[in-house]
Formats: sequence, structure tokens, C-alpha cells
Amino acid sequence: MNIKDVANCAGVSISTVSRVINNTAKVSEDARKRVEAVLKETGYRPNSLARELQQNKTYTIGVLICVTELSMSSLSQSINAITDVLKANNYNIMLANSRYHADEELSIFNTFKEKRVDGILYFAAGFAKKHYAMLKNYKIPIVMIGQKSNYIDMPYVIHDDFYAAKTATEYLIQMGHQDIGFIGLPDYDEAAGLERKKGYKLAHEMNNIPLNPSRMTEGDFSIESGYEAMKILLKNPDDRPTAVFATTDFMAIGAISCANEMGLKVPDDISVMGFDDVHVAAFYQPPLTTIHTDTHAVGTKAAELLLSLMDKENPNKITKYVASYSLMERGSVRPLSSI
Amino acid sequence: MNIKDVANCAGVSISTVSRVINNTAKVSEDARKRVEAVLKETGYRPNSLARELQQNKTYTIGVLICVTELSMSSLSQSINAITDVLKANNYNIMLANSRYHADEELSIFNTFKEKRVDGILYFAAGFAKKHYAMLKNYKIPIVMIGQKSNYIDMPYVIHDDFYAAKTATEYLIQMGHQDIGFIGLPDYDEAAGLERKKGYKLAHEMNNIPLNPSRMTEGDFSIESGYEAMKILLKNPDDRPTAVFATTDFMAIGAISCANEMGLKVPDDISVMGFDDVHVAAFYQPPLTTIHTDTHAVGTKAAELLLSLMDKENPNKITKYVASYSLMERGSVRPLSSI
DNA sequence: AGTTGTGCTGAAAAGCTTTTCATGCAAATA
DNA sequence: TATTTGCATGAAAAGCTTTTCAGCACAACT
Repeated sequence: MNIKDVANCAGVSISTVSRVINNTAKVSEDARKRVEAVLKETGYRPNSLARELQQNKTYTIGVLICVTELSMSSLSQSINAITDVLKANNYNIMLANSRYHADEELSIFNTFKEKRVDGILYFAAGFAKKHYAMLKNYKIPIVMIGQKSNYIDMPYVIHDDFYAAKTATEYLIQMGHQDIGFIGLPDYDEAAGLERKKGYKLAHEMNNIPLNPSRMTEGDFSIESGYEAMKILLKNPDDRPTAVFATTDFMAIGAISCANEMGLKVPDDISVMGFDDVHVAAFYQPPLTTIHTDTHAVGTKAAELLLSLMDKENPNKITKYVASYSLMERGSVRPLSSI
Repeated sequence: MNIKDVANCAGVSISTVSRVINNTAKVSEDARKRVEAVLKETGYRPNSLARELQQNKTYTIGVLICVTELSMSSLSQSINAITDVLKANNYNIMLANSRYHADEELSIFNTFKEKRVDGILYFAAGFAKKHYAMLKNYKIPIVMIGQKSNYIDMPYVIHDDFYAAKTATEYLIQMGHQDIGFIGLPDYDEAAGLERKKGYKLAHEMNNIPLNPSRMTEGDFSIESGYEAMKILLKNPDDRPTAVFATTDFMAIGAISCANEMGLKVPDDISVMGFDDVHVAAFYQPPLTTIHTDTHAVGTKAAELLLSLMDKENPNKITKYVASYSLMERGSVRPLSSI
């Protein structure tokens, strides 16, 4: 069933059918009625492949995320926000997950190009620089999310990772902690993980606390990696940090889980601070003290930014946005003095 | 840049270029080399819209999920499994989330039809029957996931919700509990939530324990709803259940959170049993005793089933699959006698 | 009555592939 | 030498829309 069949059934030309469907020009009352009747009866839906081919526009935005598991990510709210904005502007979403494989990201970019998406929202987790050669003369508008991209010179929307991490660390210091363990992320250029580490370091510097490299461990976003990192930090019973800053809520959960198994109570025996304010964070036991990031705003801004980028009439010049954050004092951190 | 440009650059016809790209027929060494050089130099990618239009096949599978938030769902492993199977068979995925709105589901089905997906994986949460009229003469192959579909007569892959829920309840009974609260889900026909409720009921029947309607509450998958339901169950300090079966891990987490706030320790003062064995479940405090569902198998089977459905040469006849489950004894349930 | 204008309509082109079919040429056979 | 075979190639059709452009009929003018 195609537009030609509909035209035949209604006794009009395909042009007229197209006009009725898209409401793009005037059609006589009489003709319109007949076409609409056929449309309803047959349940005909235009082939969007043909339309998109002819218009050279797919009304589809590629969203590339990079998480090992959908449920383990802090970006579901961002995705909801993106959906809202794009849907309101009549765009569809094509969501693809690289699952943290750089080569898979590349292949997704290629798919996006072949599928002719109109724009891309790129939740980057560190591989962007690797794709530099490819991205350099990639014609489709891209907004990068969660990672700066000065190197590649691409519009971006990020969380204030650096200052937020500094704030988090300073909060622990204010609470009297001087020996603060760190569970970080791989050191990719410009990535959020690296920014958070820098914030942790600066807080130490500004408070004249020497950095202790043996206190700095690394995870990979997962609960398990937080667990393993904590194991290292707690290895020596005589030499343990009094607080730990995990740069991800899920890693914080892993860390607390590990502490519990070693017979340490959080926050009584050791404080743990998270980052992200994931949905479960408030309901964990103890409720996680963490950095709340405005993921909704990030999603909204990114989508809006992309939309304005794609609008050739009045191109936007504001191509960077840094979302605000706040510290959520809950139950996983307590002052040192009270131990 | 299109295939014509490539042909011109290489000094051959477009047919030859197509043949080189798709490796679909023999091309002289000489011509092939020239084409490949141009391909590499220009970074040309064929317009898949045109290809798909002409082949009447999109190599795309629509995956329709129905969750309020990506991170709050138990299906991320299923999705990973689906991705693996489909990718291995050269299919792309178009993931869409109805966010629990029946009308949105309908609109997504329409989009899938317009975009000409080759098949659909439908994570149903109860609305399927509403869409009966539409689905009845919907031409695209669909596999339903997580919900039976005898009414609509559609192939499906499900968890063994009924027996798993019965097993869970019987476990609590074996532990000496006779007064078991229930946090269920809306009663949609054939949906998983209803099956779990039936399992809970049967376990009571078979053990001659009368059902107490005031012990049966309802949530909506979310942590918050579990919290609220628990509030109701614990309202009266003199009349509380000794155990609670939450039909979702996240609702169990909400319930435990509520219990804690009311000064009740889990499992010392009250036992809580979950369902799903979500990733965080094992790392929660206390670690959740729950039903482990084989989400990976469900995803894999569903994708394979769809693939075989789409294969017109040798159509598969096995159109139903029920995944296995197991009970994970962890820390949120304890025998009644020891209280 | 002749001209201009208006309002619908349909034919045809364009968008980019894949694929079929026919052709030309060289090699192999009779 | 004449004929057949085979291979590589290009022209053209098909897949389904949207959109432009020209045309037609009729009404409203001068």
C-alpha cells in the first residue's frame, strides 16, 4: 500500500493525496473528504524513508551514550529531558550505546551518518579525542555532553565537575577529615573523571594538606569497581583514611558495601561521599551524602543547543553551558571529631 | 557527495561503485582499486535511506520499552543481550520509551511503522490489550517481552512471574511468617504484576493462610511508591505484618527505607523480600533477598525469536519462552522465630 | 466579449540507491 | 576464420515521496 494506491482509491492524483496528508496546500472539500476516507479505511502510513530521502532530512537525532549498563548510569534523567525537548519539536531519537568501547563509538558514528540523522547528542566519556580525525570533517551538527571539547572545538554542555569535586572534598575537610581516600576514574583528556580528580587535588592544595598517592585509587563507574577500590584503601587496618570521596554514587555504594563487609560502619567508622545523586542515593542505607548534579538541565540545554545549531536561519552563538550543582548532606558523612 | 560523484571521480559507472561497496559482483582489479581510492579519500558513506527504500528493508529493529526512568528498570541486561544478538546479525536498534503512557506507546508503534522497522521487540507493561485493535492488522513481526499475550496471540518471552512469586511467598512462609504484606502493581490483564499477585495468593491458599486484603498494597515500580506502600502497611504499630513481599526490588528498597525511618530494622524487626535482582540489590544494606530473574536469557531468546520470525524461508514454530528464576537468599529476610 | 485572476489539479522531476538487462569486447573453441 | 562463451560494464528501471510548474475551468472584471 503506497500513496499511489490511495490516490487510485480516492480517484485523485498522488499530489492531492500528499497535500491532504501534509496539509501543505488547499484541496477542495470534496477531494479532501474522499482522500481522508481512504486514509482512515486503509490505515495507510506514508513511507518516511521516501519522504526523508526526498527532503534530505530525517527528523531524527542520534543520541550516543557510553555506559556499561543502562541502569548503572546517572544520565537517565538527561535522556528524559532530551526526549521531551526533541519530541516537542517533532524529532525522533535514535539511542545507541557504545558500552564503553571506543571502536564501537566509531561504528555508531558511522551508522548515524549512514542513517542520515539530522544531529547528534554525544554523551562522551573520554574517547572523543581518539575520534578527532573522524570528527574533524564530520558534517553533522554535534553537541557533546558531560565532557569539555575545546580540543575538538565542539559545542558542549557539562556539569561543573571540577568545582563540584572541589566543593565535595572541601566539605570533607571542613568536617575535620585530613586523610581522604579517593576513588576516581580513568584519566581521559578533558573527561569528567579527570576534572573531578583535579578538584580533589586543588581542595587539598588550598587547604595545605599534602596529597597521598597511596590514597588515590581508580574505578570504572561500576559498583564492583568501587568495592574493589575500597578494598585497597582499607587493606591496612592501621593505616586507613577517615573519609573517602567516590567520584560516582555507584562506586560509593560499592565502597560502603565493602566497608560493611570489613566490619566498618558508615559513617560512624568511616565517611563516604558520592557524586551524581543517582535516584537510589537518597534511599540507600545510609542515605548518600553526595553532589547533586542538574541532569535535567543538562539534557534540556543540550537538546536546545543542538536544535539551535541545526537551525540555519538564526544560528546560535552560545555554544557552551555549565550546569549548576549542589551538595546534598545526608547520612554517609559525619564530622571526624565525633568518632 | 553521492554515489554518482564517486563514480565520476573514479571514471566508472555508478553500478560499478555499488558493486565495489557491496561486494555483490566481480569488478576488474583496475576499476576496484580506483573506486576504493576515491572511497577512502572522500569518506563517502552510502545513503542508507535510498538503499532501504529500494530494498524495502531497513535492517532496523524497534525496541519499545515502558519505564519511567531508564535507570529504574530491571531490563538493562535484557537490552544488552538484545543488542548483542541483533548486532551480530547486522541489525540496528531503535530504542523508544513510552514512559508508561498508553497513548505514547501507540504513537511509537506508528513511528515504527513509518520508519519501516523490520521487526519489533515490545517490552509490555500492561497496555497491550488496549492496542489490540491496532496490533491486530499490524504487518510487522512483533515479539512481546515480559507479558503473556494469548489474548492478542503474539509470540512472547516472559519470566516465570507466577511461580517465582509463589516461590518467594512460600519461602517467607517457610521462614515462619504468616502475616505477609504485599506491595504489588496495577492489575493489567496478563501483565507480570498480576501474575505475581496470583503467585502470592496461591501460596497463601496452598498453605491455608487466609488472605488479608488490608495487607495488600499497590505501587508503580518506583522506589517512592514502595516507600508509600510501606507507610500504609506500617501505619498501625499494633498491627503490622512480620514480612513484606515487594514485587519489585526498587519498591523493596523504598519499603526498607520507610521501615528504617520508622525505626524498624530490616530484617531484625521486619523482613522484606524483593523481585528482579537488580544490580544494586546485592549491594544494598541489607543485601536484598530476592528473586533472581534471567534477564539475559530473556533478551537473547526474544531477539532470536524475532529473527526467526522475520526469516521467511524457515519460519520458526516455537513462539513462547519462559525464563527460569532462582531465589537469592541474602540479608533482608530472616526466620520469624528468631525475632 | 475579451482579459485578468483565482483556485485546484495532475504530470513530472528530483532525491539516491540497488538490480536487471543488454552490450561490447576479448578469449576460447570448432 | 567464424562462432561461441564469458566477463566486465553501463544504461535504465524501480522503490515512494515531495514539490514545482503548467494547465484548466470558472468567476470577475473592463
